[in-house]
Amino acid sequence: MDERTQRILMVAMELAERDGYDAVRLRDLADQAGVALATVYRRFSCKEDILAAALDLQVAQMLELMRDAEIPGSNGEERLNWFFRAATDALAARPKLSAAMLRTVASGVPELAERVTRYHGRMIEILLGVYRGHFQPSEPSESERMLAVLLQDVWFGALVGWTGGMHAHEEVIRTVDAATRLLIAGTAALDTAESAA
Amino acid sequence: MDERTQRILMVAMELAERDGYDAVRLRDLADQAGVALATVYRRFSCKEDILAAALDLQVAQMLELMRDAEIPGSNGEERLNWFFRAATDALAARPKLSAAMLRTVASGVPELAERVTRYHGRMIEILLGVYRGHFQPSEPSESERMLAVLLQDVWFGALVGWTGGMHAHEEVIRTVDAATRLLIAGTAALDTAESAA
DNA sequence: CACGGAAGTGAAACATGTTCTACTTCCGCC
DNA sequence: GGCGGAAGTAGAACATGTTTCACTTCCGTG
Repeated sequence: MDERTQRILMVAMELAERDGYDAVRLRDLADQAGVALATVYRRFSCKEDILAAALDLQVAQMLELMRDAEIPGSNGEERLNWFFRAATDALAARPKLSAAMLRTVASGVPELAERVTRYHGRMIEILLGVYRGHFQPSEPSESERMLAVLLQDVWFGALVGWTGGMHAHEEVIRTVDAATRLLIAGTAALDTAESAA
Repeated sequence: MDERTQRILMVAMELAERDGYDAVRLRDLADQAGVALATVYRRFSCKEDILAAALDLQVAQMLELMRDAEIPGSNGEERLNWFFRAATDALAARPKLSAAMLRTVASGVPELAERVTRYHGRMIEILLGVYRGHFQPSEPSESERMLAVLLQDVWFGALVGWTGGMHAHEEVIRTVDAATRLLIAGTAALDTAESAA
């Protein structure tokens, strides 16, 4: 990634972290990144594109982190609980940046589709890896993939409730943990029923 | 609700439905609603507040609809499947309006917290009613409430993926149906295990 | 009825995302 | 070393959300 692009992203994240989405004023951003406003627009299609790129970056880093991490927990459920707590705490440590990035994902701006899809794909990859306890490339089963997709949606929904002031970030963790427990139990129950049939 | 307020909301929904969030230009909105711009700002704190109010309205109407509806299905899972298909199709029929309202929910604007909370509460009420097959007031069990909360989050997450261009609206229905099946099975499995213990 | 305050109005002003223009700088290639 | 085009720049211009202002209209109350 381009040196200037990187500076732009870093400054955008600092501004968002300090004072939120509105504080990412593109003139300030350009100034502090030491580039012209037009240069920002050469790299990114719009303001939200910048935040989406920041999210992509964060998730890519998280994926790398998880690949190397020794994930505690003796089964998928414990590992997922650990992951969601760690990841949610990390987001809660920079609430305004998190809110800005989440808001961007939900903006529905067509130009962002590619980045959002990439972010989503990486999240699924992370969740699958955490659940299975390793990141070796091997096709996940249909139920594993569904588990990851559903957990990602629950997490996202709960996080939006948090950024929207509906509940504390602890509630996000409780919600996702409940989902993890129920979905895993449900998958087991249905798999058993199916193989018995 | 005030006559003017109602006109403002109606026009906002028409504009959003026709051309999306950006097309809800407040000057146009005020003109077409036959009020001054300042009047719009007397009723609503900002643009997103208007869309949030529209969502509130829609969900309140949906709740009334469901109270009166004869919901098909012989158990909670079938009724939820029916509901999610109907509701998702209804949203998909006005994709730009739906996208505008979802985006608003995720915007994290503090002024919207109250409306978002009300929207969320009503959604939970709807889901509980559909699941139980009636809307008689009686305290839901803890697992019923959790089921509703999780399904609401899954649905929301999947809808955001749809408005973001990540997948077709059929995929939303498939995802929520899978969640319904797994969560109900999981709840049953864990309840059984617990009462056996 | 007259009054006083709340609500409404039209218009201007301001902030910020986005686009455009004219000019400059940089870089790979002959 | 000189050329040509891509990238960068400063700054103006434009669109639209938001605020403000001075004025008017409306309505309930004494």
